[in-house]
Amino acid sequence: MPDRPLEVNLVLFSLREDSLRVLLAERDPGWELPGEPVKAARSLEEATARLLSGLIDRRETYLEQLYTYGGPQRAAVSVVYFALVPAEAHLLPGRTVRWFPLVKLPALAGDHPEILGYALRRLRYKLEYSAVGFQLLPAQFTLSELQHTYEIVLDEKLDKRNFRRRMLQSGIIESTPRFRTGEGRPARLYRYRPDAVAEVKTRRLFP
Amino acid sequence: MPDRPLEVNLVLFSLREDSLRVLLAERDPGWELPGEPVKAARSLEEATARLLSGLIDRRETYLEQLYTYGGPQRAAVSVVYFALVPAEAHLLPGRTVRWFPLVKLPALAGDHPEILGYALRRLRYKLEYSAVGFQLLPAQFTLSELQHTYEIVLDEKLDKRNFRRRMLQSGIIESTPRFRTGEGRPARLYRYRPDAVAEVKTRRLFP
DNA sequence: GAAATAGTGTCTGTTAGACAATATTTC
DNA sequence: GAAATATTGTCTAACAGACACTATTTC
Repeated sequence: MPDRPLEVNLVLFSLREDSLRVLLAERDPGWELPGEPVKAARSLEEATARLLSGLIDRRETYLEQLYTYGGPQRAAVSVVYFALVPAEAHLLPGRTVRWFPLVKLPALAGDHPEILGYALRRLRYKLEYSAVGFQLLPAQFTLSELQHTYEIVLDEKLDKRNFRRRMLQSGIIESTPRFRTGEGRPARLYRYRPDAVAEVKTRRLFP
Repeated sequence: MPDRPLEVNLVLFSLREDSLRVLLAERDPGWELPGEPVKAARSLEEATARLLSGLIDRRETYLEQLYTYGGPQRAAVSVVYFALVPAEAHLLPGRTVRWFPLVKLPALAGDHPEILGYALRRLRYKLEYSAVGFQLLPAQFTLSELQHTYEIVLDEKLDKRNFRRRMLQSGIIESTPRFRTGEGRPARLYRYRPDAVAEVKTRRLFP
């Protein structure tokens, strides 16, 4: 008996026009998460890299395996990955894809709504204990932009003073000599320090 | 071109004779994580359930998908699950399997050492912020047994007073009227409350 | 000078972690 | 009563969260 076909799917998030968006591909009726079959000769990683590089013009993208779906109602087993790109990343021409705000999703195929929901939970969760948030921002950013990113993803208002204090104390960012000018007072630009240990300080519930 | 074959593998942990052990299956030379092919008609969940029920005489087992391995050097793509059983669980006759202490592992096939290492990290991590620890214990247990479980898995000594205080304050366990007698003063038996919300109180690093 | 945005400090309540003596049982 | 194990409380340092005003720029 032959195995079921294997594919990878991608949940690609980005922050655009003040909302968190996900990239969806057009399907006969409705939309779906972009996918790619895994052929015999190709590894999962290779299939995912191929899928990603066909969509976005980025060299380095934050990418993480999310979950593998293989329920009985599915035609194929799908290994789903989860990726983050900053707003500057451009879409490549080719497949019909669009960024959809999470609050205004179109009809999605099969179990893709469930997958997307899980990816969003995972994103929110990781935002709180790891440094993934910086993957949604350009290389240099202001503290207000950083806070704004957190507020949009978490869908929650944060206190400016507490936010700044902890971000700076954690040592995860460092200031640059540059400023961003705009409407009001210019804001200092910071950059992420990938070398800083983004340690997960969990308050052990069951120590 | 046909897809690569698909299988599930299982990392099954248990606490036996004062050490954390993993169940391994014999292979031509050496040992490996128990596995099962996923045939076309079967879902991942069904293949895993079949694998598990061929090994252990338990109805309910804590089970969680760990990761899917599909590197280029592999013959098959493997969806790896991670399971915990208490020491009371008995092995079923059939395949040649044995419990190995994690500190005295035999030679393991392919990337199985890496998989096992990841599973152990995940177990330790989850122990700190979720209630998985109870899956390694019988339905009723003393606080000393619970602490002992944590100490063995985390490989770290814990303070008795702080441990008890937080376990009790969290509301995750409730006392029973029974006691366990033995060498010294009898110890009260507690039971896990699956209904209690095992909330993950993370100290937000990046708030 | 009005509007817009950036930047800054303090207080309080809670919690983690360090620490030692008493209580109850068996043999 | 000796040995073994169970049970209990306090103090301190660190941190989360609440909260409001001043600074710098543009138009």
